Amino acid sequence: MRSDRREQLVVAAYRRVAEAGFEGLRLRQVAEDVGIDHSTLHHHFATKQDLVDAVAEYTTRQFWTTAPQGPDPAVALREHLQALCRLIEDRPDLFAVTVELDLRARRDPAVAAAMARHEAGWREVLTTVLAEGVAHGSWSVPVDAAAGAELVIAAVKGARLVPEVAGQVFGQLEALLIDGAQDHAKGERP
Amino acid sequence: MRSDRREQLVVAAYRRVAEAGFEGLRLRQVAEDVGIDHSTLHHHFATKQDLVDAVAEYTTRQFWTTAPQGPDPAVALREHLQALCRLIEDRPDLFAVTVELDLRARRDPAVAAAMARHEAGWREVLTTVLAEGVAHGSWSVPVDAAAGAELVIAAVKGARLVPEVAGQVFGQLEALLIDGAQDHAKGERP
Amino acid sequence: MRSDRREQLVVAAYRRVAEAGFEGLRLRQVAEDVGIDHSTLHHHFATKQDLVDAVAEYTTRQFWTTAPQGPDPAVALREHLQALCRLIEDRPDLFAVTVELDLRARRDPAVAAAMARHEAGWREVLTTVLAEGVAHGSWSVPVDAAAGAELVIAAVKGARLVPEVAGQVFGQLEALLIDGAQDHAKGERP
Amino acid sequence: MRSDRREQLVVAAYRRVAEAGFEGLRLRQVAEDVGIDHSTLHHHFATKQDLVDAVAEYTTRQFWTTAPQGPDPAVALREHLQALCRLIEDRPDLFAVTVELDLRARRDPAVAAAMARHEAGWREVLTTVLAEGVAHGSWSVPVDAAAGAELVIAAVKGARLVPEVAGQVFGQLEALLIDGAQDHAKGERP
DNA sequence: CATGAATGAGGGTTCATTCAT
DNA sequence: GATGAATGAACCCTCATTCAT
Repeated sequence: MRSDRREQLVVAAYRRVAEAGFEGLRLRQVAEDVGIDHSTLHHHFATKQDLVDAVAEYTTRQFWTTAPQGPDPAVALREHLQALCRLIEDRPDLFAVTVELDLRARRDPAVAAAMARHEAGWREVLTTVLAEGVAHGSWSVPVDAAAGAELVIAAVKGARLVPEVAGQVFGQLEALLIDGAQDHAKGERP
Repeated sequence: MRSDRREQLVVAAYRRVAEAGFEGLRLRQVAEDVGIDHSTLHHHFATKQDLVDAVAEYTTRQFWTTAPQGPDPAVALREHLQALCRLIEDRPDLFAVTVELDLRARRDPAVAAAMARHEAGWREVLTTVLAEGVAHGSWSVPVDAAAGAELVIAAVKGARLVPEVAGQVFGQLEALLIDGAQDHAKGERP
Repeated sequence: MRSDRREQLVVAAYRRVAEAGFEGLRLRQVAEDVGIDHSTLHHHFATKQDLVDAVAEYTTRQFWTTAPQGPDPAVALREHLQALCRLIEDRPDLFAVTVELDLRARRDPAVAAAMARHEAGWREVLTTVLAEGVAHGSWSVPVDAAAGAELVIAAVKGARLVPEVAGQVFGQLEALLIDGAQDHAKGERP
Repeated sequence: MRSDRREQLVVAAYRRVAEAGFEGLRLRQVAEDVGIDHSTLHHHFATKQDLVDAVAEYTTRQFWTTAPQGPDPAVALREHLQALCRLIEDRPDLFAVTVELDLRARRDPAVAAAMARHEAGWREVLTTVLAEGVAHGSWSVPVDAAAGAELVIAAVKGARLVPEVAGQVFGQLEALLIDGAQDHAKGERP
């Protein structure tokens, strides 16, 4: 399986990025992690950029499971947010690499494209759910589907930098969007 | 003006980081931007780390103007968010560097300390305003001061990655937190 | 011959040390002497220290031929001293490098270990021969085997600094140790 | 006293050489040790070489106390050797620097001249004493004044590399030269 | 005398990449 | 496909020295 080696290399690179960032990504180490000579790596990935692109693709592919679904928009959104929150807490590496990818995307068109593709799907899903909620009157406050989607995306991107506060962030977001009307008394005393 | 050169170097480094990130920060270029030999740079900053630290300090210092104030928490928060939004749109470089600093902070204790110091002040201000709003019943929905502060911080950190959507993100955030009760029809603030 | 390059590099480094000392050892020059790029040198020796260690090993290895032997301790010692004397005169480079190594050993544990290993063998051989001579009554004067070995070692280390006087030094040493009884008139061995 | 500063600088440099060798001699550190700016050092010593020369001169000057004297050559030589031995043990720094100077003298004509001057005086004194001993029949074994002087010098130069064995070396040297005839039974059993 | 800014040559080391085997 | 030798550009940093103040 020659494509097996490629996969191994991508995973090894992914792990190195999770630990040391793209700034700390060294082809020699990746090759060593897999157990091959660093020259051999170039048989699978002609250039470092190719490997980075593969890492971007590999990373975004792992998010294809968290699409919100279900008849009730409020429930669907809540479950989506909670799934994201769990993912942030369970797989910090995944979000660590995503942060790195977002940063690299600024100067790397190929990565930018991969991230844009990934984000477009997510954005569409979010917009749809929010729009459905607007139609059903599911939200406790005025919501613009597009702006709401951007807010959720921004909150996720910000929260992943500090996984420890992800729970608070998502909890507050849910409270604002969904729980607002039903339960406005829960506000704490500082 | 003996510390003039230091300042020049910090600003030059700041600009390079804004353009190419810390990964692309080259002392030779910084020195050249200022018009001195690259070895002279070491006369002002013994090590690259020292320059990076100075950039972190210089960058965070520029935020010391956006503290929300005023008797009405809702007004104060709104103005704070709008000021941030304007800052993101007017000075994308500032937030570009902040993103880089947040990333670098992961492996650079000195930068981490500088960012933590900076963020602690901001978090405290936000928490105070939100708590006052809770006490005055300013918010249209249930708000936990601490969690709300984290949400705002996360949203800002996410929004700064894509300055173009900052308006939407902040508009929706305001709508959720402040305008909710008064105006449940259309909550977008362009 | 894959280790051929390593050997070439060590020899080139050895020559540079003989000429300019470790203080004047430049990796770029060594690489150039061999005809390769200076970065290629790091393919064979990861660090300068590794090359220096190899030089120490290479240098001390060249002494493995001068062990005194023979049934008569006096003859054996005389031949050993004369062999050393010839070596000093014929191969001043070898002793020049040894001087450098002794100096470097003061602050370089790896070189210190290599030199200690080398010297231990030499010291043992000398002590043995001198002790045998004591047992056989070969010496014309009172000799302590251990102290005598140290004296010979010290004299060699001192003489190698000025190869021109090595003949005088070794001649006088032989005269004192061996010829004393037989010939008390004129003890010079040119 | 402006020549006071010069002296301070020379002493500081001497100490640095004793610790780190000429290879580790840094003008900045020397200046810092004295408490002046490193640029100011150049007002006292135009170039590093000038400072090195001064260190050579300062170092050799400290040996002007150990000239052997007295009517009896055997006593005079013994006292001279014992004084040297004590000096090696009491002031290892002095001999550490001398080793460095001898090494540097190989490529530094100025230092070479200073050392030659110093050594010439010492050699003359030794030769005289040994020649007197020959005339008086003081030595237990055949001695050539010139060669004997070279042997003593070589032994001292070798012994100073390892101050711990200086006692053994000088003891054996005395035994060979002076005590030989009187006491040949003292030979130990190994 | 003293300082600080500036210089420039050079130091060892890193790393993605290429090529012959 | 795999290897090891080789490359070259670039990196941060050091240090003696000079010069204006």
